[in-house]
Formats: sequence, C-alpha cells, structure tokens
Amino acid sequence: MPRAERERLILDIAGQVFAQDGYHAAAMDEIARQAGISKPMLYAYFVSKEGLYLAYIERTGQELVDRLQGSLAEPDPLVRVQGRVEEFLRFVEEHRDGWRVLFNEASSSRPVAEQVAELRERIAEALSRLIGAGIAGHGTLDDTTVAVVAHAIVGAGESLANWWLEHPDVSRARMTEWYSRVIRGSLAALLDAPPAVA
Amino acid sequence: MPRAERERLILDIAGQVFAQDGYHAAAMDEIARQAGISKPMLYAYFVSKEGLYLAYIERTGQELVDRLQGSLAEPDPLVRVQGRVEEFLRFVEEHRDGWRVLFNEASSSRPVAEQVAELRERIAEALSRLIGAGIAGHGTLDDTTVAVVAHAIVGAGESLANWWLEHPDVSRARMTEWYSRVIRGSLAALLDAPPAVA
Amino acid sequence: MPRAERERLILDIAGQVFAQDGYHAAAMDEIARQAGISKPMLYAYFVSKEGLYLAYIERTGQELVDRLQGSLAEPDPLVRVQGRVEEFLRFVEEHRDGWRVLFNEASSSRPVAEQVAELRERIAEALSRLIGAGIAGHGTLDDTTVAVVAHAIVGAGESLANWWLEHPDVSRARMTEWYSRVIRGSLAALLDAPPAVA
Amino acid sequence: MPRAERERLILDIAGQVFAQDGYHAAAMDEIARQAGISKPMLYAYFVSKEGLYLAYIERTGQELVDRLQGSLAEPDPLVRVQGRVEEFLRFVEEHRDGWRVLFNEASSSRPVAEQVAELRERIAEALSRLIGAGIAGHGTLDDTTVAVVAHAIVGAGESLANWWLEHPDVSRARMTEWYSRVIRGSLAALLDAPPAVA
DNA sequence: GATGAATGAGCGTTCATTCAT
DNA sequence: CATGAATGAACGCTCATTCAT
Repeated sequence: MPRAERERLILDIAGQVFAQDGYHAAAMDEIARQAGISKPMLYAYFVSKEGLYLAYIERTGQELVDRLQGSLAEPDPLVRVQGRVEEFLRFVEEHRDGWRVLFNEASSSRPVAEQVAELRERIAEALSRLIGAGIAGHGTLDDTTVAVVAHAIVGAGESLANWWLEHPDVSRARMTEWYSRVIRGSLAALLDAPPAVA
Repeated sequence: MPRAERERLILDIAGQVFAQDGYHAAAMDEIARQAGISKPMLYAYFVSKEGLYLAYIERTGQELVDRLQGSLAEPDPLVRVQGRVEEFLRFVEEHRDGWRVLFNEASSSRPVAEQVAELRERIAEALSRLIGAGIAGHGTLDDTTVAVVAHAIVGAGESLANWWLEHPDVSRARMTEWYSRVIRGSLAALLDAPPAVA
Repeated sequence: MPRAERERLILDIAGQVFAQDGYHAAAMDEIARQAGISKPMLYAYFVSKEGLYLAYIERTGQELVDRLQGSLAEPDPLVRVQGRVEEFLRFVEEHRDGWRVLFNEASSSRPVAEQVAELRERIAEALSRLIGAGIAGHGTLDDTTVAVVAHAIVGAGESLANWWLEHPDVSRARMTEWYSRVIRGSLAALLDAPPAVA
Repeated sequence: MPRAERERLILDIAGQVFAQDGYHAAAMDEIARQAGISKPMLYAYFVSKEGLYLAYIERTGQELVDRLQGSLAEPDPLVRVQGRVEEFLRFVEEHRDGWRVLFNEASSSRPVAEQVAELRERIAEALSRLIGAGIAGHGTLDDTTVAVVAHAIVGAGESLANWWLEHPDVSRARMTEWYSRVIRGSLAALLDAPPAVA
C-alpha cells in the first residue's frame, strides 16, 4: 500500500476515534489497532499524537475551506451565498466526524487550539472576501466591520450545524434557507447604517 | 475563612487553570497549589475533579444566564436587545476564564459535555423567548424557526466574543452595536418571508 | 459518661466495623461517626488505628480465654471437655464480630498479627494444661506432643466454628458433640502409641 | 524471557511480598521493583492488583489441591492418610510464602476472600471423599458429619502447619505422625457412636 | 521496514493523623 | 475537654512514547 494512501486511511480512522472519544480519551493504541498497523508505524507517520491530530485537522479543515471557496462564478450574490451555504452544510453532512473534531473540541493542547483558531480565521477571511464582493453596489463596510460580521456568520453557522446534527430530520434545504437568510439579514443590518464609533 | 468564601476562591482558581490548560491537562495538584490548600481539601469541597469542573460551569453558567435574563421591563424591543447584548459582552469582559471554559472546551468527559450542552440550550431557550416577545406585531415565526435563529444568534455571539477577546482594543459599544444589528438583521430576514418547506 | 464505659462502647463499635470491612477497609472516620464521637477523641483514647485494633483483640481475646479457663472443678474429664467446648461455641455464637476479627483476619499489620498469634498461643497453652490434667491416669505425653495436639485442637475448633457460622441451623449441641469427639479422639490416638521419633 | 516463565517469576515475587506485607500493605511498585520490571508490565500481565493476587492464589492453591489429590492407589487407608499428610507438609515446607498467603490472610477484598474460602472448601471436599473411602467397612457417617470432620481436620492441619513454621527443627516425620494420628483419632471417635441429634 | 515488548512520568484519589480553636 | 478543619504521604492505574529485534 502506497504511503499516501495508508496515510489517508490512518487519518480517517483517527478522525473517527477523535470524534468519538475526544482528543485526550482517544488512545494511540486504539487508533493503531483500528487502522491495522503497529504503534511504531503510527509514530513513524505522524511523529506524535498531537501531530496526528494536527494532520487530521489540517486535512479536514482544508477540505472545508476548499468547498467554501469553490466557484465564485455565479453572478447573482444571492444565489452565490446560497451555493456556499449548501456546500458548507454538505460538508457537515458528509464529514460528521471531521465537523465534530474541528468545532466541538477546540481546546486540548495549545498548538491544537491554535491550529483550530487559525482555521476559523481562514474561513472567516474567505468569507470576508465573499462579503466584500457581495455587497459591492449596496454600500460599503470598513474592513473591521466585514471581519466582525464574517465571524458572526461563521459562528452562526457552527451553531446551526450543531443544532442540525441533533435534528437530523430537518432537510438540508431548510437549513440552507435559514442560514442564508441569517447571512443576508446580518449583512443588510450592518449596511443599513454606519456602526457606532468607538 | 468561611466555607462559602473559600469555595468561591477555589472556583476562581480552578477556572483560571481550566481556562489555561483545558480540563484534562489541568491537574488537581496545580489547582490545590494555586489555591493555597491541600489536595484533600479540594476533594472535601468538590468530591472529584469532575465535580469541581461541573461546579465551576454551574456557577459561571448561572451567572451568564442571569445576566441574559435580566430586566425585560424595557418596552422598546430594539433597546431591549441592545441591553441584553451589552450584558452578555460585559460578562465576557469580566469573566474571560469562565467564557473560555464554557465555550471553548465542550468536550472533556461525558457529564461535563452534557452540562455545557445543556447550558447552551438554556441560553438558546431564553433567547427564544426574547425573540418571541420581540417579534410580536412584526409577523410570526413557527417554533422551529425561532429555535434555529436563536441558535444562530447564540453561535454568532460566541464567535464575536472570541473575536473580541483577541481584539481587546475594540470598545464594548462597537461590539454591542454590531451584535445587535446581526440579531435584528437575522430576525428581520426570517420574518421577511416564510422559510422554505422541507 | 465515664471513661471506661465510653471505651467499651467504642470497642464494640470498632469490632462491628472491623468485622464487616476488615482492618484496612475500616475507616477511622466511620468508627468515630458510628460511636458518636470525634476523631481526635478516638485518638485520645486509643492512640492509633492499630492501637484500637489491638485493644479490641486484647479485650475480646481475654474474654475467650476466660471462658475457656472457667471452672475446672468438674471431676469427669469427659464432661469437662464438653463443658469447655460448649463455652467456646457460646462465645462464637455471642461474639460473631469478635470471632471474625480474631480468627479470620490474622494478617493486617505486623504487630496485629503478632498479637493474634500470641492469643492463639495463650489459648493453646490453656488447652495444654487441660489436656495434661485430662490424660492423667491414661498415659503420658511429652510436652511437645501436648503442645502439638493442643494446636491441632485449636485449629480444628477455629475451622468448625467458621463452618458453623455458615451453617447456623446446626444446633450448638451437635457442634459440641462433634468437637468433643474430635478432641477425645485426637488425644486417644496420640496416647495410643509413642509418637515417631525425629 | 518467554512470557510464561516471566509470569511464574512475577508470581513468585508477588507471593513473597504478599506473604511479608499482607495484601493491602503490599505495593505494586515494590513488587515490580523486586521483579525487575516496570509497573505497566505488571499490569499488562495481571490487569490489576487483585488480578495478581488471585492469580497467585489460584496457582498456589491448585498445587496444594493437586498434592492432596495425588495417587489414591495405596490400598491401606492408614498408609494412604499418612501419604497425603506428608504431601501436605511437604507443600508447606516448600511454599512457605504460599502457605502464609493462602491461610493467614483470608480477608482483603471481597473477591479475594471468596476465592480463598472456595479453596478451603475444595480441600475440605477432597478430604471428605478420602474420608468416605477410608471409613468403608468401619461404619458409616452421614454427609454432614463427614463434612464437619473434614473441616476439623483441615483446621487442625492449618494450625499444625503454622505451629511447625515456628518450630522448624521438628522433623516432617514427626509432624506427619502426629497429624495422621489426629486424623485417625478424630474419625474413630466419630464412628464410635452416633452424633447427638439436634 | 515493521513490531512486540517495555517504561517514565504523572494523575486522581484516599486516609490515618494532627493542629488551631 | 472536644472538635472542625486540614494535610502528608501513598497507592493503584494509565498512556504516549521508544528500544531491541
């Protein structure tokens, strides 16, 4: 089995275990066993438990970012927002483990927390660009305001996704509609009037 | 030193340590040392590490909930929202440790995770009631939609609070304004039109 | 409450707890609580956990020895043996806790083990004297042989008593008969012929 | 070193420590140190302190039972009894630690106490069978009487063995003779006449 | 390249024992 | 005289990590 493939396999398993047990409770023994390799191999591939965790977050986070940055070709901003939102919710649907690991367990160790924080930042930035493009023609927002609303939107999305995980009978379409409206409403409310000065 | 006071002191210290190291990495030895008492005392007061953690979450969460549920007397919903938001941000300002423990570290052990999840739920419900009262006269929202937007607002608030912690030079007034607008905008956008059906 | 009486009370409680939980698992906290006094008092009376245990063994053992050494007036050795045996079994019946503590938990700490061993020795010696008197006229046994058979008889009695505790429906009369026969038979067998030389 | 051999080694060491300190006072650290392995290995082999103790009791008890149940071929019951007694005393001689652990420390934890009690029962039962076979032709004893005398004999043996451990200059031959006589005498005395009825 | 076997270091918890009052 | 409050010292157990093969 080529190295890259085995790496992927291990990360998949690790994600499951991390999602189920949490970072600390997850045991390297268990991951190695489920992956069908020996513990020294695990260490050869990922150096340490933290390394494994970071690699998983990196891979999963990258995929999320990729989805969110997918085609911006769509001209209608409204449709564009809905498209992104749907991609996001698809990700949550398809990567429940990844989602849980990324957004339900920020803490753990310092470097892990930082990497997760950085990922959030990247997502917020990507979102900020979308917002910048989206509001063109409807007004202007200074950079800080854009960053803030981007974080608000990211946070709302996290929370909605978690709510959705516990209400799986709600359709993706409804979630998309709700989340899209929250986004549009938030933006509109901020464009509506200049923010209070400090 | 009377028992109640010492209890408070210990919880304060514990909050610091939990916020800094995370639940698992936090050591009872360290907490006892910083609190200036012996480990057996720690156990006499809080039974177990989990007990200590839960007590901290309980106390801190209760205070947050209290603040959010403070006087609803204000008739103008707009002002009312801003009042709540400001209370919330004050809490974050004054209880940075508590905030971190409550909202950056959901996982840990099962009972702990449950207690934190329950707290989020209580906040979302309190918010739902506020929303229900707030939109009276502007339209109607079915219960699910209210719950969803409540969670979106809670998530946005979490995210904004975390952003703020890393940009402490931004004034509370600006944060209040932004967050209030996000809330109003989200509500308005959902009232605007019926949500998509499943 | 006079000191002596309280001492007795404490020992009674301690015996219950020791019998139920064993030496190590028995907690001074528990004993103090059940005795209705504070822990420092417990220590004032008995110095240490071991001291308390030793005091209990001393008191209980003494009572057992006293019973075994009761009136030797009875001229008929057969009746005398049966009398002693019945006293012994009465003790077991009336002091189940004491019996358990004395004979089911020899080990624990070194000094405790020694005290229990010494008690056994005292009982065996008392028995040896009985034996010496009893066999007068039926032959002679050297001192070592007497000591050995005394220990055999003591051990048989312990074992029978424990068996009895688990078969409480068997009457004391039957037990007395059996044990008496074992004793007489053992003695007879040793008198029967000179023991092998070393 | 093959696993089985190390297992044996560890059990030997554990027996020494348990015999010397008693179950509770014996520390896993100490056992590991004396066995020249690390504590985690100890746990890998025996799961827990209790597991180690039970394994030791199991092994040692099994050997004792095996010895007691050795060849019954000998036709002469008198010789047969002496053979068994000698085996028993050999066991005590060769496994002083094991003897102490098995018969001087019943208590400890519940499962341990049960296992030791069960072992005693097995020995008494084995003995009961021997007795049943031995008295054939000399009379009859009801089952309860046989069980009782078996327990008496076991108890006498325990006590004699303990006495012997403190008088090591006495030869095994003398002990064998004494114990055999006690056994024969006890049986004879019970056969002699029907036991008193309850 | 791969692993079975091994461990260092640390954590939560308990309890006999003792001050300060 | 009596105690509530406090602790030092262990102990059982676990797990990420690494040699020796």
